[in-house]
Amino acid sequence: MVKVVVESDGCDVRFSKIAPFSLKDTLMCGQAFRWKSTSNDLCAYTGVVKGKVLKVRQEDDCLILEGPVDEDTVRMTLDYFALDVDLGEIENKLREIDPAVGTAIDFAPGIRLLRQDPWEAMVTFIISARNSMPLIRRSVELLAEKHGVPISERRQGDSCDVHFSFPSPKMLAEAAVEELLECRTGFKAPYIREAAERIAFGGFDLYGVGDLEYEEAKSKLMEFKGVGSKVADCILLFAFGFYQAFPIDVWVTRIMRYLYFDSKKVPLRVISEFAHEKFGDLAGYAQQYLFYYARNKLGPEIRGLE
DNA sequence: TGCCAGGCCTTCC
DNA sequence: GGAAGGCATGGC
Repeated sequence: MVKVVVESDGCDVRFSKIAPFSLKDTLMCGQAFRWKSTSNDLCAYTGVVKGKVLKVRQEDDCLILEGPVDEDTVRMTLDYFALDVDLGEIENKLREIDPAVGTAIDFAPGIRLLRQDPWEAMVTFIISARNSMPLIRRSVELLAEKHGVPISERRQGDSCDVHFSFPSPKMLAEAAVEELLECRTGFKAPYIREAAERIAFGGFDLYGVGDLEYEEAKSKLMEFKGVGSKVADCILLFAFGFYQAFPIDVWVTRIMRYLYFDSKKVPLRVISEFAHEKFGDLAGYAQQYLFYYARNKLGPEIRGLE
């Protein structure tokens, strides 16, 4: 745990003592899909978190939340970005565990694992199956526009931007599968509908999953159609803060084989066991740095490894 | 046109 | 139990 310094100038709120921190990499690394860059020069983004429009930017090692905002929004922002987590210590421990992960961290340090809304994360990562990041982004945004609640954002002058909350389980349970298909969710549309129904009306306590042990929580999530091992780990890691989760997608498979298995074909189960053994409770952070490094640095060099 | 994208489900052996 | 095949969609 670290002591974050929170200051306000009467309007904007400044979070400091949070280094290492990269707002851009944190928001664009593929864990969240509703943030949009709002400036070509500044590192500034607008997003919708738990029904609220947040405008944030990075100045030096500080996170600035554009105000005026109430205390509840400040607390929510602190929690969403997990600013209480000592990321510097985590990065150092991972460097000690393996210099190869250190190389990945050096490429893009300061990636914070967010604490997103579990339902939004669940839908997002069901959609992510056999899909690309730009298309996932588009589907999630379409779901919000067509089924969420509009949130007006007053701006200077008369202009008014409209954003949309992410639709609740009840909202999506009441949508027709055809309407979900219109959001480009493809063959995942019925999965989303079924999950929404079960959570809205079927008595499944999604938020209670966070109180379970990791293995049991993962099993509960995998009861849903469209939620396999990888998607379950994404939900556990990016929403519930189970840092031992190690989602294995194509890129993680490639870099793990490249780094640890002599580029040979290995069952996913073996990679998973290896990662849990090697990284323990920091597996999730290791995964995110490795994923980002694999996609954005190694790229073509390891593309053939699957 | 064919291949791929933050996989999963079903079928078949 | 493990290995194939299919799946919507759009970019390259």
